[in-house]
This record gives sequence, C-alpha cells and structure tokens, in this order.
Amino acid sequence: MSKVEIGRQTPEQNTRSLGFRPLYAQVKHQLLERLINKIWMPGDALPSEQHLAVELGVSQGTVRKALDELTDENIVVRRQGRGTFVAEHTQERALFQYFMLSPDQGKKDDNHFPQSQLLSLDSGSATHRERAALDLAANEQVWRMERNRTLQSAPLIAEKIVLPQLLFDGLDKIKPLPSNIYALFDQIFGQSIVRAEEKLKAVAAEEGTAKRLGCATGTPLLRIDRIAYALSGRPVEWRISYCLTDNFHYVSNLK
Amino acid sequence: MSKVEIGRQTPEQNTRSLGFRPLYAQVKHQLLERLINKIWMPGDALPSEQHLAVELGVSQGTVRKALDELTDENIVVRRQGRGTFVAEHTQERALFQYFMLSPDQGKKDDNHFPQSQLLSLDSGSATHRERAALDLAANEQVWRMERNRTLQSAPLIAEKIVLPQLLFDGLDKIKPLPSNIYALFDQIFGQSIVRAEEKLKAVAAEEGTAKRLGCATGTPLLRIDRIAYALSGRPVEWRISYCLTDNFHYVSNLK
DNA sequence: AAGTGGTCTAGACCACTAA
DNA sequence: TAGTGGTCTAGACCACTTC
Repeated sequence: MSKVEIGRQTPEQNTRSLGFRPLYAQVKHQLLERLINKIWMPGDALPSEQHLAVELGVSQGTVRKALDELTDENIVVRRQGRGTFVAEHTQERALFQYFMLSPDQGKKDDNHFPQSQLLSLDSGSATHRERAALDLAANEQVWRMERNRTLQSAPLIAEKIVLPQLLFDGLDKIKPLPSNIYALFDQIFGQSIVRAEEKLKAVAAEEGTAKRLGCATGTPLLRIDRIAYALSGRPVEWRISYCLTDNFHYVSNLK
Repeated sequence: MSKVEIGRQTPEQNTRSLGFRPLYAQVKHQLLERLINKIWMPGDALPSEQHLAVELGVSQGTVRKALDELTDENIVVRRQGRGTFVAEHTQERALFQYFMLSPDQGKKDDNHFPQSQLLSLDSGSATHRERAALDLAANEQVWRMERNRTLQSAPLIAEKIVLPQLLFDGLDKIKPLPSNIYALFDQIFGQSIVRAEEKLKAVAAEEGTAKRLGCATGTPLLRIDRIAYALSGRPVEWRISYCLTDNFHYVSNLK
C-alpha cells in the first residue's frame, strides 16, 4: 500500500474559505475510493483506526470521524473489539433496509423474506425512460427481468427489473437467480448497492398484472418505482414493483 | 439553574458492564429532560457548549457528542457562529420532513404546501382502535378532525386526525386552524412532534371519500396511516390520509 | 473583537472479542 | 493477553456570525 498524501490546509490556503474541506472529509474520500476500487471487498476487515491514522498521517480521531460517516451510510460495519468491516448484503439487510413491506398482523422476521419466481430475462436497447432512469448512453443495452414474489406461497409482488447490461455481463448464465439479488450484485458483479430512492403510487391492476397476482383487474395495487445506487453513486438498477397490500403495508419512518 | 450531578462511572461500578451508559448519553438525557420540561422552548438558543460543559462538569467534547445526536434527531439545530437552537416546526420542515408527496413533474417547493379545508371537529370517547393507536387510558376523550387538502385548488388528500383531548384542551377555540398543525402543537399546546411512523396501502376509494376528492368510487388511493410522536416519546397524533396519486407520488429514501 | 460551533490533535483509559 | 473499537479529556486553532 503506497503512502497517501492528505494535507491539512494552512490558513493561507483557506482564507476566504473558498472550498474548505475538512480533513476527515478527505480521509473519507480516500477510503471510499479504495472501496470503489475493491482494495477491500464486502466482508473484509479494514485496517484498524490506528493503522489508518498512521498511514494517512492524521490523528485517530480524524479517521474515526470519517469511519463514523461511512457507518451511518451503511457502507461499513463496526464491531467493538473485532474491527471495521465492509458491509455485506445479508438477507437481514435485504429484509430491513430494502424490503419495506410488513405484515399487518405480527412482526416482520426471516419468514417474511419473499420467494421469487423468474418469469423472463431478456436484453435489448434501452428505451428513453430506461436511459433516463439509469443514466445510460445512447444505444446502450439493458437486461429486463420479470419476476413474481410470494410469501408463504401467497402472491404478493409482480415486478420488473432493468439493469445496464455492461455492468452485469453474464447475468443470463447464472441459474438459478437468488431472491436477494443485491448479494449477487456484490459478489459476482462488484456492484454494491448502498441506497435507493422509491416513489410510491396507488394504481389499478392491469389485466396482465392482475393475472400474475391472482386478483381482479382494477384491484388497487401499491406501485413502487425504485432506483438503486451503487457505491460509486451510479444508478444501477431500476425496478417497478406492483404489490398487493390487502394484508401487508409499506413502512416509512419520518425523522 | 441548579448544578446537576453527572457522574463518570468508576471501573468498579462498571465491572461486568451491566447497564453501562456513556457520559454523553447521560448528558443527552439531561438536555432532553430540560427540553421536555420547557426550560428551553422551540426557537430558543441553548447555552453554548462551553457553558453546558462547565455546568454539567464534563468536557466540551462530551457535550458536543450529546448535541450531535440531538441534531441528528431534528430536536435541535446548530448554526456555526451563532449557537444551538431548539428546532421549530417551520413550513419548510413540514414540507420536507412530514409531507412526502411530491409532484411527478417538477420539483417540490413552497408552492407544494397544501391548503386545508376543515370539515368537522368533534370530540368523543376513544374507540378501541384509537386507544391502541394513541396509548390512551380507558374512557379517555379524543378530538376527531376531518379535513380536505388541496394543491392549487386541486383536491389531493382527504384525512382524519385523532388527538388526545387532554393534551389539546381548547383546540375547538382556535380559528382558523392552520394547515401546518404541528406548529400549533408546538406553540399552543407544548407538544413538539419529533418523528412519525407511516404505514402505506393502496385501497379503493369508498363513496364518501370519493366525493370529497372528486373522483369515482373505487379509484385507487394511497392510504397513509400515521402515528406522530412528541419529544417525550408519547404518541400524540393518529392520522389517516387518503391521497390521489395521479399526478403525485410518495417519496421514500432507503438508506 | 468577542463569542459561537467545527476541526484536529495527543494521550489515557474502558468495553469487548478472540485466541 | 493483545488488539480492536468506544469514550473522555484538555487544549489549540479555524470558520463563521454579530457587534
């Protein structure tokens, strides 16, 4: 590992405070870059705070503040007495960070991780909407995946997933596709999802969707439009889910 | 202001680490208590970090960590060079923390704060559901408010709000009720809302709701079931909103 | 110029884990 | 027992606001 130059700004450089960036932000940027470049992979332990401090030429407290922010962003996980680790896409994380549907009665638990049935997986040129959603170049190819998701064999979700083909080369070779595909993104394609934006609407079930969910045409469905972002900040997944919310609800915490 | 005792734990007290509580957590608890007891009101400046440190007998860094957590929880607002202030329920906060509907086209701004028309305000004994939602004692009274909300005169939301009457004595005397009622809660009733939990479903519009929203019976609506909590941790508002999501969507950030 | 929050350091010690 | 993250301190200085 080569020594890295992180410089404290002198007051002269900083007079008038144009573009002042605290040291810990530079440290955080360094660490993020290494994570993006896969110097450390999901599940790996990072060097200790002390080691990083010496290597980067800053105090432990400054490294600490950088790691604290990465922890808040679910990029890194800290365990007292053990170390700091690159966050993994465990089933628990999928359930509590990326699956906000919860049963009306009872608590959410591992029994509430939905099974998936793959209906189709094709590729083609990105439409205008797909290009806009995933920030793609003209004529770029995408994967399009359709799947149904069930909970204890009751249909719950019909969804379509769109992915840039360049980032997920060989996706069609992987069989079977797991239900928790973000773990796959991590492990096979090196794309770590770290956050997502969802837009929700209530819509009437169209005929095809109704059939997939075993409900009547026109049934009110919760439509979830998700864009998921990788560590690099790039949008790498566009997903639209139609959910039956007779016995489930979507949870949102305002704070 | 009387001197307060905050003790650092000796290792002896703490051996086996039963109930270990860091100093900053005790400081935070102290500050929270004063906020609940209205020693400092919304908009007030808190004493400086240095003053609090001396008063509580801890270092500035420890006070800082406590204030940082209160900042993360939107209980307090810090402004460099000016001071630390008790958070207020401004219209901006209402719009970005407590109103997650956004127009499909264009950006959310001050023009997207909905007007409210009060339809009714009555009181009565809490039903079972109301008691459960608001954690009320048997036979406790509640206010029930119905209102419609419009955006640029287009109907958007039909909602019912339930409040414990004991906490909102004299609510019926206030005319007109503002659209941003959390500001009212703060200023008149001393109930500062600091967080809320929302449960979302897609449902078909019933006849009465459809009339209020000017849509057909059976139209898919986004039903938002909210419980809002005050500084003390108490649930103080139960709200059910039925939203037309033809041109709007509910935003949720997963992180 | 004075006062506030924000950053950074160096060092001590505690809590926790694993060997 | 050694190594890690977590807490706490005292002090210095910077960035920002107000007077």
